[in-house]
Amino acid sequence: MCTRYLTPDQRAYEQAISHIPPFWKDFESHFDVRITNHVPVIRPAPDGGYIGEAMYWTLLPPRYDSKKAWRLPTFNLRAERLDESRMYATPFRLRRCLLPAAGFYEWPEIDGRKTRHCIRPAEAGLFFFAGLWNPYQSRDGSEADHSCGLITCDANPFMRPLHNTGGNKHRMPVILDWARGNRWLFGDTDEARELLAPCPDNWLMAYPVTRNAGDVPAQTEPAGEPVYG
DNA sequence: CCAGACGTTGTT
DNA sequence: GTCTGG
DNA sequence: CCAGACGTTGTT
DNA sequence: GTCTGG
Repeated sequence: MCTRYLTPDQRAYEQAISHIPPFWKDFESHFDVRITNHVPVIRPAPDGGYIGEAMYWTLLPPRYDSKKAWRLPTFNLRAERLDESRMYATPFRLRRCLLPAAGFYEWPEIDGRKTRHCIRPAEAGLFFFAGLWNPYQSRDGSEADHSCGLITCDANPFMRPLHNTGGNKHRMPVILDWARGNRWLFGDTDEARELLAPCPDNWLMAYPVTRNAGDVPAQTEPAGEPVYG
């Protein structure tokens, strides 16, 4: 499902978040990020504020041979396994984060044809994927980084027809607004767990996009009528 | 006790 | 980092 | 013995 | 169709 998405532009950050970490200004707006790229992430600072920084998108164990050697697809993290998985349990308790996004893609099959759609916030300029992060160091010490993944849950009614293919259809990212995002970051584990649900349909809109690969503006440009949740 | 694992999605 | 299996 | 899986990529 | 795990 979610293997690439759009990061918000500066204006979307400014409208959604009153105090913007200086970091945002260094991050290219509306960049089409993919798994194994570095993506913008918000996490709590020790003083109670926020840290914004780039993290490697694919959650890694804190120690592993190398990033390249890690083959498991831990860029998406199933919400149902957060407590039970030995890889997720500790980050879920201690290292929750937010991945700001302006949209993501699905390739629904409509009338027998796969048509790429861009899914975006219906009203706000951005939303936040609920995520987990880990510190990371390669075994030989040559790589040091933070890694992260975003959490997935069952699709809401709006997303179901938009993610209707593959062995893992009918899933979607856990999408939060800024208020819920703060509870995700700063609440206790029980409060955080309650947020792991499909977002309301009316938070989302979608439209078909052209398949002009490599051309980011064209990919985000509507090529058909929008649909609102 | 040490060694090895640690997991999800879908492509134009 | 932490858990599991041997 | 039956039920379920059967697999790989990640830079367009 | 064949293998694996339970």
